[in-house]
Amino acid sequence: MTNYWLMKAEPAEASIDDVLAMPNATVGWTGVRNYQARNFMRDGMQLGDGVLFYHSSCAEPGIVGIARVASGVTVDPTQFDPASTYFDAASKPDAPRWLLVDVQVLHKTRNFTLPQMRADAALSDMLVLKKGSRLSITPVEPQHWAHILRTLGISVS
DNA sequence: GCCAACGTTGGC
DNA sequence: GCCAACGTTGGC
Repeated sequence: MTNYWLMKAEPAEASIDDVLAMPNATVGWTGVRNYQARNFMRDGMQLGDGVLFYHSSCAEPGIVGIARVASGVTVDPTQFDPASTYFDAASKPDAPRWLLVDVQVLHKTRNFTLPQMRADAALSDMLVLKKGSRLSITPVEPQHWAHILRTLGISVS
């Protein structure tokens, strides 16, 4: 059973172009520091799940690409790195708090911007568009996934 | 930079 | 366990 997700990245930190420049267009999704988002990765994600790659905290927030979950969950090493902005002194190596998955970009798309998403009646009940939604990872309904791919003219087998 | 909304912390 | 204070997210 394939599931679908929307994952937010800050382009100043890891844009879709940055990921495309990496080997296999794959990045370890470091820095998730919210338990709900972590639990989605741990309990919900499976290898091969579909991912909407979203740019946040930038001039034009929106969906900029289609990706896939390219690994199972593993420990996020940045939590143990004092030099990292994601360092968590309270997390112990024998009981790691924070996890990551690898994400592989499959298609860069035009920017399906946040205002365009909000204007699209078919997406009106998407979790990420709910008032006050701040989660960096949200599940996406199959019909929303299909509608977005159709809108972007993408077919993913 | 503002601020609404939400999450986390910690005193009690 | 409650909840006030504080911190963070993220659009604008």
